[in-house]
Amino acid sequence: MSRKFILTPEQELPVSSLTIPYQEELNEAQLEVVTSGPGPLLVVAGAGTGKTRTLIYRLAYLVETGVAPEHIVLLTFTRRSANEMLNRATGLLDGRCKRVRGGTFHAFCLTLLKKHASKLGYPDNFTLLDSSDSADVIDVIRTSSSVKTGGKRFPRKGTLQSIFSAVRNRGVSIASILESGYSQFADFEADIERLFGSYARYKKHHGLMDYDDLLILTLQLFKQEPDILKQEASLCRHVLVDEYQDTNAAQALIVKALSSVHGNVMVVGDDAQSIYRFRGADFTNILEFPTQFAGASVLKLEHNYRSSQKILNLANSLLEQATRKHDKQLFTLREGGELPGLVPAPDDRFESRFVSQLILQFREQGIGLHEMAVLFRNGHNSFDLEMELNRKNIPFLKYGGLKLAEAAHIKDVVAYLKVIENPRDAVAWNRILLLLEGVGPKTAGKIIEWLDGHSDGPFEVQERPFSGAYIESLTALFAMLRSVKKGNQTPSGQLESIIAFYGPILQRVYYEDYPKREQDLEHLIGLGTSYSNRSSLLESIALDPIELTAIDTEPTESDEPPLTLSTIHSAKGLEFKVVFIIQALDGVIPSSYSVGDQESLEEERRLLYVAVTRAADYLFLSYPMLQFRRYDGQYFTMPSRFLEHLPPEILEPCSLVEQQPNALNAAEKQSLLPPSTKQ
DNA sequence: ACAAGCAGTTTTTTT
DNA sequence: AACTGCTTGT
Repeated sequence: MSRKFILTPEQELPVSSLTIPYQEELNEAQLEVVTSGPGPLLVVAGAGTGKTRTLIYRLAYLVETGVAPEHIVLLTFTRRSANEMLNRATGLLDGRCKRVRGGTFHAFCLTLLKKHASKLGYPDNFTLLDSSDSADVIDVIRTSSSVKTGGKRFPRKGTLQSIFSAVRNRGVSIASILESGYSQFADFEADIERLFGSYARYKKHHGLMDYDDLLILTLQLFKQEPDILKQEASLCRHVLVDEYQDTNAAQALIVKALSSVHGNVMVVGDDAQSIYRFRGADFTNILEFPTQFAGASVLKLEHNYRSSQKILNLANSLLEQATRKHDKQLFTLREGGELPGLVPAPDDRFESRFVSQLILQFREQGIGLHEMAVLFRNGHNSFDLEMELNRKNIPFLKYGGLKLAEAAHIKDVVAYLKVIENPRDAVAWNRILLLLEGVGPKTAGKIIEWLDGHSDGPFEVQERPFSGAYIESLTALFAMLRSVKKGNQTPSGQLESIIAFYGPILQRVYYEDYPKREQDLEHLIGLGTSYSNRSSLLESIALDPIELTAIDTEPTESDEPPLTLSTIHSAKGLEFKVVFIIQALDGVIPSSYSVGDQESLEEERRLLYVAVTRAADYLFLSYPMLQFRRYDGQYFTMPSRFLEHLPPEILEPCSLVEQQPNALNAAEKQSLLPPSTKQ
């Protein structure tokens, strides 16, 4: 190691001259975090303890005490939360906070890789694969390399993608992943290994990166080019990481690398809220932080400001059942409050009516819709409720679940943009070629192979060594791509040209419901206007589909801030006065996929813990007692096993009673009874 | 030989 | 609603 000279801050400010009264606005533990000195620091912060608030004050404090904002890096879980934090810090201090570098690990790495792609043998215009794109790549490779299945079931493309991703995120062998989660495919280990290699080569050859590459190639870049590491790490005088319990092995190494020059790293997290194990997150990162970063201090935030004691009691009881005990008990000074309720409903429809009716009642009492949320395990768990909310004209915004960016028609349009950006992007080519009439997988493959030899200007080449019904549409496609590439259009303009070409295809392929999809495409054009060039639009679509997630079912008529509907995963870090957790069924939470594996089951428990701790004042867990299944009709359900054996003084059993119709006035009837007769 | 259409099965969570 | 496997049609 070379000698280190430690520079004193550029401007020394006495704490008394700071503009924010930190002592008044923070509790003792929070203040200690905010004003802590240099070096590594782990903050273990339970749910609702003001973790975000503390981070924001820390940011402001650093800026205020003279750290250049562009030398601070704030790594968060979503870009949404980074923006929100920077905005709040700006409100607290001033515009300087806006210059803090912030975002997700993936976005941060992408910026870095765009600068240095050539060092890794990648072209500057490489394009990104989301997980379904990468599954498509794997599918193409699998078919072309003709794996002999020997009659047995070979893993599907999506399964292969998960296996590959797990291998790379956790830094373990294929054999051990197969052993731990996919033992039925153990026979194919050699084949899978071979595909894994082909997949990596294919991506490099075609200028493609998947999500995992963003992290792993960044690490590779650092390893291969120590000067770049030094240069980048020098610019990271303070590294702040939120939700550290949900980082994976690669991300932990990136944190280590970025802080390797200055050593100022502060990570915040809660091992009890780790819910991304399926994605390779490893909460031992948080437990081992003090070992990984020598001389780290550890501070705890345990005072909960969010929830009533009764809600915390339920949260604490959930954790008490956990096999791995957590050494924290949340406490609050807030007294009173209502017991969380467990509400069995006869069926889905009753559950929806119950939730929507209570939402209206709370609104009557003066609680705004935006202070309430309905949470659920799976994106589709809210379908019935969504219909009911529409019927009752309750505006809502849904997070999580199906994203617009994942819808087939959006992916189609984006694929045109991708081939214009990166003509070697074979998956995108494959997608748009298959849309031509008369072109199937084989022909698409041939055309792509031909294109490969003309990668300099595939839209220019005049020869067309193909014949067939598709030749005309292929020519038209090339002409369109050529004109968009040449034309000096804005991203929105490019989208419009593409959509003009795609319109007839859309109507042919989705003849049943194309009007709805056309609306989505209009929406996409609108989104394009906020980007200055094609490549940033593409990056945003791949990395930050948040803006696209809000699928407004109906244009909201009122200006009332809407109710939140969210998967539990997407509700991380948020809080609401009133929370409903619907479909609290065994098989849903915990998911039936998790029951075979103790670790997964524990993660499901933490998931419920996260959901419960979103609530400040009122909490209801409901479930339908009877459900329909496609083939075996109605069947009886079981409530979540995590809620069993909880005493009534922790979780109060409630019941739904149908009021006699004649006791109601007309308006109430309207709100209680579904307009149509029951099935 | 390949594309297209149909029927039956299967849907977690996300950067 | 999308994916797989099968059958039919060009």
